[in-house]
Amino acid sequence: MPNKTYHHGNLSAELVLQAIQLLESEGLEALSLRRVAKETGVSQAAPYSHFKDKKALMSAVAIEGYRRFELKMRKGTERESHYIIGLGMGYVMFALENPALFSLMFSGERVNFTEVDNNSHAFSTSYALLLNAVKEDPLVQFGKEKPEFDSMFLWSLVHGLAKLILAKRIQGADFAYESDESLVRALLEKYLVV
Amino acid sequence: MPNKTYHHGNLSAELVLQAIQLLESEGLEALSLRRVAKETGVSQAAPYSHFKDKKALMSAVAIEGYRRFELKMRKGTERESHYIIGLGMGYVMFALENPALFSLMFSGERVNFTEVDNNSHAFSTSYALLLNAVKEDPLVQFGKEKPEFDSMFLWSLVHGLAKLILAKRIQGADFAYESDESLVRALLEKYLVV
DNA sequence: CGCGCAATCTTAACGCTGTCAAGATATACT
DNA sequence: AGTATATCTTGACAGCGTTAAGATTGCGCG
Repeated sequence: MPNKTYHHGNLSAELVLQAIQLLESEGLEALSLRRVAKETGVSQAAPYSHFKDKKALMSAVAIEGYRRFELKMRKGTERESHYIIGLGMGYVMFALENPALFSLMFSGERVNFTEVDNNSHAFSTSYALLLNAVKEDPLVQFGKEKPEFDSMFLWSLVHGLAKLILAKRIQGADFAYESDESLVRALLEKYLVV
Repeated sequence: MPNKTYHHGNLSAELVLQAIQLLESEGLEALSLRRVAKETGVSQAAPYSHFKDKKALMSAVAIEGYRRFELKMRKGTERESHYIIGLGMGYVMFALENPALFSLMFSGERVNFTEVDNNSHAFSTSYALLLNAVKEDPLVQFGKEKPEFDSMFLWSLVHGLAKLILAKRIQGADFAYESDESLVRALLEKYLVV
C-alpha cells in the first residue's frame, strides 16, 4: 500500500522489487541507487534509511534472487525423469532466464556474501538440494562415498555451463541444437546419468 | 621508451600494462579510465586517442590476459602426470592467482568479446588446448565419440570451480585441505582420470 | 629543407554516480 | 498532548565516462 504520504510505509521491500525489475529491463550496468530511488518515487537519499550502502541493497536483492532460485530448482525436479537432471536444468535455466539477477547473485564486487548468509537461508538450502540429490538419487554415476565432493562437482559443472552460455562462449547453435536449453539437457544427461 | 615529450610514443601498450597492474593491486572496482591515465602520467582524455571506449581498453586488457592464460595452461601440462589434469590446474590456478584479471576476461559487461576475438587468437587457441587434450589423452573417461562435448564439459567444470572458489562459495579448508589448490587437484583427479 | 597535415595529447565541461550532512515531516509511545 | 524516533528531502561533494575545442608534435611531400 504505497500512499502519497511522506512516509512510504514499505520502502525497503519495494526498493528490492524495483531493483529486480530494473535489473531485468535494463541490465546490471544500468542498476544505480539513484535510478532505483527515482523509479520507486522517492528521493535519491531515501534508500540510506534502510540500507547502509549500495552493496547492502544489492545483497537484499541477491537474497530475493536466491529465494526464487531455490523455487526454480524445486520445480525443475517435479516433471523430470531424473532428480539430478531436473536440478541441473533448473540451475542453468534460472541463469538463462534471469541473466542479470543471476550475475548479481554471484558477484562478489556488488554483493556482500556474508550479509546474504546472515540474513537468509535461501542459499544454503539451495545447496542442500544438490547435496541431497547426490545422496539419494541412484542414477548418479559417481558413487556415494563422498557426496560433498559429488555435489561440489555438480555445482561447478552447472555453474560453469550457465556462466559460459551467458558469456556466449557456449551456444546451442554451435552444436546444431535448436536452443541452449536442449544442449544443456543433452550434456547433463550424457555426463550425469548412467 | 616513454620520454617526457608531449607525445608519449607507446601509450596504448602502456595503458594496458598499467591497467593490469591496477587490476591486481586494487581490484576490478577501482579500475577507472581516469586512474589508468593518471598512473600512466597522462591526461584523463588521452586514452581516447587509442581506444574509442573504456570497453575497448578493457578488451585489450582481456586479450593480454588470454595470452598469459594460455601460457599458464601450457606450463601446467609440463610437469604433470596427466595432460588433462595439468590443463585443468592451469585454468583454475590462473584464476586464483589473477582473480581480477580473470573476472574481467569473462565479464560481458566490461569486455566486448567480438572485439577480443577479432584482434587475437589467444582465446581460441586456449580452447583448442582443451579440445586436443580430450582427443589425445587416453586417460579421460568419457570416450572419444564427441570430443567437442567432452571439452565443453571439462571447460564448464573448471570454469565453475574457479568462479565458485573466487566467490568463496567453495573453500579447501571446508574439506580439510591445506589449500584450495589441493582441493582442486583432488577433485580433478577423481572425476577426470580413470 | 620547410611546410602543412594528421596523429596525439591537454584542458574544460557535461551529466551521471555513490554518499553524507542538515533539516523537514510523520509516526509511535508515554 | 507532547516528545522522541524513524523516515524522508534537499543540497552538496568528489569521482566517473565521455566529448568538444584547441595545443603540440612528428611525418611525408614538395
